[in-house]
Amino acid sequence: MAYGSALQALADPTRRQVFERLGKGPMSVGRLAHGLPVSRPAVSQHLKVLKEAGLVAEDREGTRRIYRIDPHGLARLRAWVDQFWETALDAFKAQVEQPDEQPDDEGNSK
Amino acid sequence: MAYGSALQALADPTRRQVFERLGKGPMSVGRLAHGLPVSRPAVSQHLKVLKEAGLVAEDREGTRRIYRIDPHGLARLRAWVDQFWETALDAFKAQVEQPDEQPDDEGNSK
DNA sequence: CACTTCCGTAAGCCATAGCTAACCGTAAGC
DNA sequence: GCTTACGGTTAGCTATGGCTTACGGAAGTG
Repeated sequence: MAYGSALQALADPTRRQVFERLGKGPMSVGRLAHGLPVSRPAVSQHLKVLKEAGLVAEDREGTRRIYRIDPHGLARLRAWVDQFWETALDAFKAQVEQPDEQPDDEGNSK
Repeated sequence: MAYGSALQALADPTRRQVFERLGKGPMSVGRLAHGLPVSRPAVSQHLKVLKEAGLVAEDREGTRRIYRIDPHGLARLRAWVDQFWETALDAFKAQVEQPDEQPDDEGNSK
């Protein structure tokens, strides 16, 4: 259920901005906060959520922490999406070919 | 900003269950609700959100509506994730090769 | 034409999540 | 040693969002 926390983390617009900002390269917390519409503590909180979801990682450099995107969480999210992508696309193609056919699952339960 | 609504839609656990349930094949609202821990109107509300995010589509069949996964929203989400995936993976590989190198972005602003 | 089934919508309630302000620890500089 | 920069944590407020109950409308059935 790791993809759940990733989806939840990326759902918030501000937090997604933090993440997208890191997509352009690693950055310190202060630099990250500067240019975002929220206070620095808020950015820290967002980073915590993103870190727990495996979406970012930190490197300490003196007194500052350099955050970067962590491929691990991204990989899990990608795998989850792909799983639906394949089957959905298959179903879509099948429906285009046979617009009025139900495979086998027709009939009311109860 | 279409991927935003998709991420927001899939963030909620119950709504994600609805979506995942549709991953196994199209289903009516009643069937969908039966087996989920919430009431049928709640499922309807979730389906509305998913539909507005382009993640599901409906086919009317008499008085019942058959919902299925819509590839469109999924495609947009996939594209967004992949965009980060590529650059993050590149950066990751680069860091493994040169663990203590900063490309060019070092120096304090302000 | 009742009557039933299926489902979307509205109103209202309550828990959660994001924000700010204040505080504290840690590392560097003098 | 003191002081400053950096950033994580807490407390408390408010808004958002998901849930249920109640209602209404549309399509099949007799």
